[in-house]
Amino acid sequence: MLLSKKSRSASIQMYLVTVYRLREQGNPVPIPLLVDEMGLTPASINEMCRKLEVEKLLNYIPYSGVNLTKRGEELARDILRKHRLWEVFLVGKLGFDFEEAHKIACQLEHYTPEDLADRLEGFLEYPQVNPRGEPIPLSKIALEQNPSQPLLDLSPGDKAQITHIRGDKIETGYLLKNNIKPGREVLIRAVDETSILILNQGEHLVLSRDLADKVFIQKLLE
Amino acid sequence: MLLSKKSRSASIQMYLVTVYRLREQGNPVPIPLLVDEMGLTPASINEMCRKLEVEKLLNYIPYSGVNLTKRGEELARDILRKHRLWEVFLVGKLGFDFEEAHKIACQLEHYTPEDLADRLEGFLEYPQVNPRGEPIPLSKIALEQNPSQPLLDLSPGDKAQITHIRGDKIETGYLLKNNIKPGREVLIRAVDETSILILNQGEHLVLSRDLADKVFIQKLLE
DNA sequence: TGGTAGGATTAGGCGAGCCTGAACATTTGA
DNA sequence: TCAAATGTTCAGGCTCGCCTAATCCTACCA
Repeated sequence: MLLSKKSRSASIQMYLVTVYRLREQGNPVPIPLLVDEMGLTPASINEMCRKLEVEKLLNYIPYSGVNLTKRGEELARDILRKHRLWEVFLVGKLGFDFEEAHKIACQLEHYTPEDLADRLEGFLEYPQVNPRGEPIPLSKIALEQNPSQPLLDLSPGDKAQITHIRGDKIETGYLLKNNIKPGREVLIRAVDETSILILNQGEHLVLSRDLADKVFIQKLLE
Repeated sequence: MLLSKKSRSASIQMYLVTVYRLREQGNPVPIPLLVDEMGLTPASINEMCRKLEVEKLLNYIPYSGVNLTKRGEELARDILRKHRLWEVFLVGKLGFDFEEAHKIACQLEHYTPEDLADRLEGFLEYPQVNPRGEPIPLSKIALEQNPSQPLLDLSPGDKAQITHIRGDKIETGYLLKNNIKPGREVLIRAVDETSILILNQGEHLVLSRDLADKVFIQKLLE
């Protein structure tokens, strides 16, 4: 088999996507948080996280938590994309309520090959968000054409959509409070040596360069 | 948990639906046939079939093969229904070719709750057959309203659709050769003490009462 | 009718993913 | 600063579904 083409077990996928979701509220994601979220014992979570570290999908820092590696993030984004596409289908076409749809999507996402996700996306007419308004990650191909980068890289006048946040709990909390979260579209107004001025949902906000470096976006073509 | 409500593992479901399919070419289904079909070792198949016998989903007759019990048949029909509904969706709505659709459906079928199957069926406007023309089994509820019965039970003038055959290899082979197979619609022309005359796809056929007792149908409302 | 080919079964083992219980390490706040 | 609280890890065990290798059994045909 060539070049790590295996898509991993449903269980591994669950771990990755859970970390992917939870990191939006602080990086790294503490093991106890995973314990709560996944309903497993600390021993089990620990074991699996160690394993995922060996497989270079996670970095594990004891007493601190886990971070996704580049590969882990790619895989997780992939699953999340499938998950949210199914949610759109289940709610939009079959009339499920969101809670049920979410539960079903949790299963289907693990058995959805790439080409199915792609065709489903087309069938649904390329939705941007799931029924709850959460953004649907781009496919691998789309992402290559339009990669994620730090907000800091932009210039005044640029428009971008936030994809994810990489800060620690404090930073992330602050950004969340100011409505900086995945899916939001922002406009860059000004950049200087210490800070960056952006327009987010009609409100201006000044971010330090430090902070702006932890907000990842995709440039929107004007 | 009340009254055996668990839907069993994907693996068990695979066994049941495989037997369900294979029995159309002869009952009981020999273990070596399952070995070929499922790509597992005789030891594994044997082990699992014993287990399924304990769970009252199969009857196992050594050197002969396995039969589905009533409960096993219900479960298998259920899965097959989901499988074929997915095939209709994947081919009809997403444009997959049948082979790919079949492979994907093999996975999805195991993670499809009842209500999803029901809604999918509605969304697809109650298809009768999959893209290859094989009949889609009725849902449990529909089946209760219109149960399966032996062809022998019918009277002249009745119209019915064949659901399955219960004969041994010879009987099944004979019936297949005469175009008696699941999905076909037949009209009963006459019944006497020794035989039954039916019209099947424009051709008349006489079956002994013996044989007619092994052909199971659903009455079609005139 | 008895030998043999092939089917059935047993014994032992493996990996994945989870568990409990106990021991151990670190962080934190009084 | 040090002890309690909290987090981590180890050891051992379990189920599931599969495997190989060896052995046992039956059906069938020459």
